[in-house]
Amino acid sequence: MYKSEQEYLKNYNVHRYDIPLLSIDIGIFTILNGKLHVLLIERGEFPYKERWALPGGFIDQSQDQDLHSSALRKLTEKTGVTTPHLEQVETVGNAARDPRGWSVTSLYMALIPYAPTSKFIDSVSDVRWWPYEQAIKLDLAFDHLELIAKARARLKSKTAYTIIPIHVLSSPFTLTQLQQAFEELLEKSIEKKSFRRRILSADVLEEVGQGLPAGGLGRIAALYQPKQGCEQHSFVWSLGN
Amino acid sequence: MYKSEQEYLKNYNVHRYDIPLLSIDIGIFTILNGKLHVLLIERGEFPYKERWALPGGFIDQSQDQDLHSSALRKLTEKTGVTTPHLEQVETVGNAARDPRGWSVTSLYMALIPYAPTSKFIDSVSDVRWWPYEQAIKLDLAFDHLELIAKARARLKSKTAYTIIPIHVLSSPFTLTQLQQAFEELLEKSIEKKSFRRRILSADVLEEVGQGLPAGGLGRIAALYQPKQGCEQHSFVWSLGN
DNA sequence: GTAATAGTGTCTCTAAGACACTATTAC
DNA sequence: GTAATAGTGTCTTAGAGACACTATTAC
Repeated sequence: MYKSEQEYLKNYNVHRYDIPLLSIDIGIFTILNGKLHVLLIERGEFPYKERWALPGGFIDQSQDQDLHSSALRKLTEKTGVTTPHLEQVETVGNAARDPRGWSVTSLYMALIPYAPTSKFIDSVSDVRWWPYEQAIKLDLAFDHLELIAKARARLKSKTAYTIIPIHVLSSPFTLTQLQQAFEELLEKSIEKKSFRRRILSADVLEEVGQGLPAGGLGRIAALYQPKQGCEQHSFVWSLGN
Repeated sequence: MYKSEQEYLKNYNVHRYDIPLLSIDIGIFTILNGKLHVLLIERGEFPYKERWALPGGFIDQSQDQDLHSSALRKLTEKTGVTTPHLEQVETVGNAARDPRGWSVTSLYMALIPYAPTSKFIDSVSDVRWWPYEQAIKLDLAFDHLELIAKARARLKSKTAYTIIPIHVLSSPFTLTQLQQAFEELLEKSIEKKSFRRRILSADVLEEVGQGLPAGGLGRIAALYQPKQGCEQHSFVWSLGN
């Protein structure tokens, strides 16, 4: 039909094909008062107007270089946070998940510390942090209940062999705070000595002084911040059986 | 603008938006003569006509229920295999990967035993198994070199804590054959006793008789097949540091 | 017998699990 | 002193790593 790639491309028109809708959704998690929270927005538009949903939307081909930057842009718009932990979880596509037709969404998971977002988010009317256990009881838009559960599952499984929970804390933090974050994300308690041995011998933290524990009572604790490159660390043993 | 969801959906037209192209690509792997092989097709159409590429293509909204079945359909069309190990690796999207414009592909990885495919594939002219090391030296279409490497990396990392290499063997097999598959996928040799202890105590195989080892020389070996549900098994320790 | 492959015995080493213990702070 | 929290000592246990050993087959 066409003689060359140039000729083919000149005559190519994407709208000739039946293309599924492609969106991005992000499960943004933090820990607040020791409990896992997830950021949801109240939809202002159809479909599922006025229902709670994961932040997300469509790719802007002129603004977004790639899928990851598109997810990062949406995250920053909602939280003001620019350097979070952000990873792709799974891409879900089927005929049933959107009333507008066959649709595909690329699900991302982000972890951010609560502190820097609180003022930013309070100033945006349709966005709020929900405790995870409450969030999954809301009647969420689309298949977002399923998506939120997939992101939660990824978070739990990576907690077992990485130091991912580090990203929900703001530096510096104590080992006890870090352990509590691990326990909340793992849904399991961890023996203190084992936890300290594991984290300290992984050499992923650096001590940056001392401070009173949260609550102001008890012995002064060592404060830590993540070392450069700690993100790459992967343990040989998984936690929690 | 619209009063109800019904009204909104009636007036909705997907072609009003700038939608990126969405495709599916599959890295299909097996082991042949002890070496990892990957299935490639020679493209018959623009763009990248006559270049080697991963099998893949567009979603058929009328045939495919969801992304996974779309990937399974393409895999079956090329190999004749209907029950492989098939998993999503990552979805890659950016402005540069396809000359037709912003495009997104959902990358899958499949593992199949060589045996049942050999005749089927020999009868299809544009498809062949390439040794992995040779495949990555071909001048592949699109960003398929990158995709193939991502699928390979997933394969390697899952070999360290699952029994995924089981899927490149046809049952029954000996423990030695299984160990060789693990070693090839891990790119590392494993100590025999450790390997046997690990696999046997995981209780994922059942013995189904005895047979001569491949080569016909040496002591008769126990033959095994995977137990139902073995797919779910996850080791607490990872292999290979 | 030899060559080849299957399979075992057993010691060492690493890191988790349990749990009692000591240390430091505010009051 | 007590309450509260930080941090340690040390024994046990699971499973990897090393490596020499025995067992079974064809010839």
